[in-house]
Amino acid sequence: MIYSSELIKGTLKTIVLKLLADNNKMYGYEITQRVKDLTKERIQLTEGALYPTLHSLEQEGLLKTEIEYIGKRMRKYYSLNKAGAAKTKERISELTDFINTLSFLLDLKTKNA
Amino acid sequence: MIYSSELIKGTLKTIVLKLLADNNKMYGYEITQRVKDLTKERIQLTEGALYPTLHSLEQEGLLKTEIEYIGKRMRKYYSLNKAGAAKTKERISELTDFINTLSFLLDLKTKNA
DNA sequence: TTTTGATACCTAAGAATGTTATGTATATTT
DNA sequence: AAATATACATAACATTCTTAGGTATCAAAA
Repeated sequence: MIYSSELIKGTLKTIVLKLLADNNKMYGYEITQRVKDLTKERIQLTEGALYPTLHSLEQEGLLKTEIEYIGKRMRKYYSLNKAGAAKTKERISELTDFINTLSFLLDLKTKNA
Repeated sequence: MIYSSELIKGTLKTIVLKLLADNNKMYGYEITQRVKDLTKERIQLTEGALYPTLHSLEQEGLLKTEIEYIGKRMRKYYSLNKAGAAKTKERISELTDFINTLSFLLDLKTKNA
């Protein structure tokens, strides 16, 4: 099952931040593969969504970047700076709370009639 | 805490369908209040989001409506039809699965360095 | 009795955030 | 040699919210 795309909306930034918190540094393509692996291909990040998201997080001042070359091929590594680490905690806690609320709503028992 | 608005995206339809599954019929304003109550005001549905969503679900052929008057004030009740009940099951199961995947991602332990 | 707040519907402009499509280039596998 | 994987990026478009505005009834407070 691949989730319908609306579900990813709103959670992408938090997922990316969490991965960066767990790994010193990651590059874009690596993130797409890692998410695919971790979720058994249920979540497939598109590059059209991921790269703008990374740029946006960078512009928010949460990430720092280093460019590396593997042969002639570029890699742009991203890592959390201090503000990014703090923001990541916030977002994870908010998303966790939201998930709990959602779970509660979905688990409510029918009180039909 | 009120969740930042991106989080609601993609889950609103499922929340509405679930409420309709649990209650024979509900009207729009009632849904906003019910969600506010159930989530201790953490999720506040805006009317600008809810009404178009209800219209969209209706156009997808998932809902039936009845109009009732309380004095001179209109109420438009929505309820699931057969297709709606089936779709609701699908969506709840997808969202539940997605929530599990997300929880897994968020619970991953740091493997820094 | 007038005003405020709650109830109850609705739409439209704008923002945010995805998808899909496309472009460029290198490296590896078949 | 061709296809697939790696690796970056942007742009047109779609979806789905928020914010703001509109209309109207009813109840409670000033």
